Amino acid sequence: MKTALGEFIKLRRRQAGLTQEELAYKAGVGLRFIRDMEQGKESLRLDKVNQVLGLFNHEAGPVLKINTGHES
Amino acid sequence: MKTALGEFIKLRRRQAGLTQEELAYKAGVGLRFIRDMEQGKESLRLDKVNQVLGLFNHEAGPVLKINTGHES
DNA sequence: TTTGATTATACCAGAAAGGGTATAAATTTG
DNA sequence: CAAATTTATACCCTTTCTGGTATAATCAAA
Repeated sequence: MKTALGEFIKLRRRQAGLTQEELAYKAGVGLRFIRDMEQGKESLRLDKVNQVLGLFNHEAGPVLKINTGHES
Repeated sequence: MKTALGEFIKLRRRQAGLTQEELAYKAGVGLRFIRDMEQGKESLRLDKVNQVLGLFNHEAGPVLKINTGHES
């Protein structure tokens, strides 16, 4: 699966020139967590997600859903 | 603690005239989860959070952190 | 205040996430 | 292509979240 949060982190991490391992260390989470997150795992824990987002001055918040429009 | 997600849900739920129990049922999560979320629990599971936000056409996404400015 | 409804807190059991490690696959570099 | 780095997948163990139930506290209405 592909999630907004996962894509966001993958992009920002690369822009920062970090490996998953380095990001994990900086964020204080396990390497496996970064992997799961970037790959779009849905059932992550919110506090861990926020630990990672915090490195980029972001946090998880409510955003309007895009019209996932099964375009005709 | 107070979180953006918790406050958002509490507000929207009340605007919709729903009890925590009704919201829990509609979202397909336990009542305890709604309580925890509205009270700002940090370590919720993201998929459950999204189940709830989905009822209001929202989802958890990366948002810029407000300058939590320890105002001088 | 009294009653009824809603919300908060505590305990238990089951399920699953997170971390670590090992290995495989993929990507990059020379 | 070969070597090295980075990323992906699988297994085990510990931790803890979630849901359910019960009870207390809070709030609203009469």
